[in-house]
Amino acid sequence: MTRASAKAATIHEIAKRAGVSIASVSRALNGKPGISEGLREHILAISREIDYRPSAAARQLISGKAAVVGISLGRKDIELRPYYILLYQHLTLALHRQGMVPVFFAHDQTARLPDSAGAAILLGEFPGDAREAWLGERQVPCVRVGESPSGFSVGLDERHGLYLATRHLVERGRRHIVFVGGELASPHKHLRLMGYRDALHEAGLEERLLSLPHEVVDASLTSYRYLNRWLVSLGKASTEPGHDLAFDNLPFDALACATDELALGCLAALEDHGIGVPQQVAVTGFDDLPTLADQLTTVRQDIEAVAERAVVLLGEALAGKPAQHVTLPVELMVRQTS
Amino acid sequence: MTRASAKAATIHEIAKRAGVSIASVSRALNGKPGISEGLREHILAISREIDYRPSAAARQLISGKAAVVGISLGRKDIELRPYYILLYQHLTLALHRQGMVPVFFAHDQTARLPDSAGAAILLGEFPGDAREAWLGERQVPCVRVGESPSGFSVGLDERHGLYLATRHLVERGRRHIVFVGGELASPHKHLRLMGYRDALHEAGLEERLLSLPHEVVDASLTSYRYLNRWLVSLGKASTEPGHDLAFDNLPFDALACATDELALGCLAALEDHGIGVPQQVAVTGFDDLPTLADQLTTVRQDIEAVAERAVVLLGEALAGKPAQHVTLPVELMVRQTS
DNA sequence: CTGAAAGCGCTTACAG
DNA sequence: CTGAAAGCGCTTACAG
Repeated sequence: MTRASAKAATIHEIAKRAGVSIASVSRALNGKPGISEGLREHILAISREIDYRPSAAARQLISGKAAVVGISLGRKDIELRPYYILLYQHLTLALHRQGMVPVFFAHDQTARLPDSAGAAILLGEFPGDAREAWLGERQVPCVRVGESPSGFSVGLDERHGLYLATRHLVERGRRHIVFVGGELASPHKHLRLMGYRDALHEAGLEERLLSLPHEVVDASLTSYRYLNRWLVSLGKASTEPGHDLAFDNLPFDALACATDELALGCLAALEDHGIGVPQQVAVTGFDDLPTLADQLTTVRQDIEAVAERAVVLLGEALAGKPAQHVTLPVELMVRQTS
Repeated sequence: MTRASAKAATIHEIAKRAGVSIASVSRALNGKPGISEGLREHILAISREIDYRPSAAARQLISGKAAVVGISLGRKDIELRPYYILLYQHLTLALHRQGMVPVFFAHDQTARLPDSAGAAILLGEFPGDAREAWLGERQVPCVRVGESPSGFSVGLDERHGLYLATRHLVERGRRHIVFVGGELASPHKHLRLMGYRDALHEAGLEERLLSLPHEVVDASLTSYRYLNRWLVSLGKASTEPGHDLAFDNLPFDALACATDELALGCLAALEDHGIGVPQQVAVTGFDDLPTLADQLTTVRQDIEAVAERAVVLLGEALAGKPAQHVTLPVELMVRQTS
């Protein structure tokens, strides 16, 4: 990439450099027939050289419709989460940089998508999710954010992420590490569970799950309630009547949570029971949500990179290139809760 | 609005109908000088009649840059809420219909906004919010969603909304109605509190507040914890030892919550204490969040209409018209919690 | 295979 | 105040 020139290079610039007409340049750039391979190669090389970017506006003007990308959301209860807000923001930005216009679609409006959008980014998979197949039938190029058995997709190394978090807890001397997660049926959550298991088995420790219900109004509230309930029952079972909380000998010393939101709920419950973090119990999350997770030891995913890659892949899908899956790395952020 | 025609009307269509040149149409549409008021009115009328929508592509092609609208967010802890996700979606849609491109900005990146965006929509006001003044100085037209002392803005009848909810509780025979709200410093939350007071005073009842802290990771979790704490203390104060919950004689019979999320937390706390809703305690919310508030008696705000109006106002701001504030009505939705 | 030209919808100097 | 014309960057018949 050369320096950002004052004026973006146009098709004319390429034509001039190649000594051909703009028609040929257009044909070469768009993979249209009716041009010799040699010339095409030459033109493509020049366009790469000067970092040519087509004008979305001009293309729209001709085609009569904007390069609208439908962002198809997941189920309502899932999509209303902080993580998605961040993803929206970055997708919007990344699409705009490519001259594309983002428009949101609820997942159950997928049928209306092909009318107004020429491509789609699929978010929030769920059991029985038929959007990808449906769009595929209608030849709408699309990219999925998350794991996908086929087609274009960009995902995270979820399994490795929870492995890192759990191994970190082991390294800190924790021996009774509980996995806190809901929706274990959900594919990527399941991957996180597997990462937890990887680390536990490696250390020869036994697994223990705090499994949360599937339908959830609020992840933090849910994890709070479940952990609280557990702690209350532990207190009741204690031998000291009156002083209902005997947490000197907790059956766990760490909570590896599937998301930051779950971790936040757990932290609140521990706090309300006067349990020291990380002294008595260490807590880890996943996502690294800004502001909310500032204190939390967690697995950072680069949401901006996810959005960026999704848009790049969408470009390839539109160009008819073969499908591919990209897995982005994650990073352990050690902070104050472990 | 006429039926969606196969081909969108262009400036030529208007010119033909008005019997003028496209140049005059363009001038009229863009509020440019050099055209008689009579002609301008006439052209504007026709354009309204045929529901003319300018081609963003054509405009971009000329200006060299897209009609980017910066959507400036509020503070992180506020913006990561379901309400904002819904607002984003509708704003994106509404902007797209007008050929504008949405791009998100964190509130602390407002300084970077004028470089890439020609207008802005401001979300999530907060104490010391200087964005509006800052953009005003730099002549960036903007519209605020929420109350605003000056400039363009679109808000809700918040005060009337909570008045409606509270009056409804009174009509249902409730006499000890608690207002549950956080951030009472926030302008629009304060309006909701005032609506609550209006209804209570009208009924000659005494007010009682459950005031939540300002900095909140999660609204539902926070209201849950505070209500739970209160209920536990009530139980402890009871005369029946062992059976620590004596809720036959609660000091309140209704909770008027400032948001749906707060209401959801309260419902969870009541449920965990075995308190019947609405038999023993009625609960109301505000916002009518999809899915989350399906069972809740709440005050519905039309988020789509808010987005729509914001975009219309932005158009007027761009056209240099005088600032105005629009207040949208709200509606009481009586459901199962009251 | 290659090029000259028209045209997508709009704005804006430039003439009247 | 009003209009004819050029041009934004690109695609696509239409001729060679």
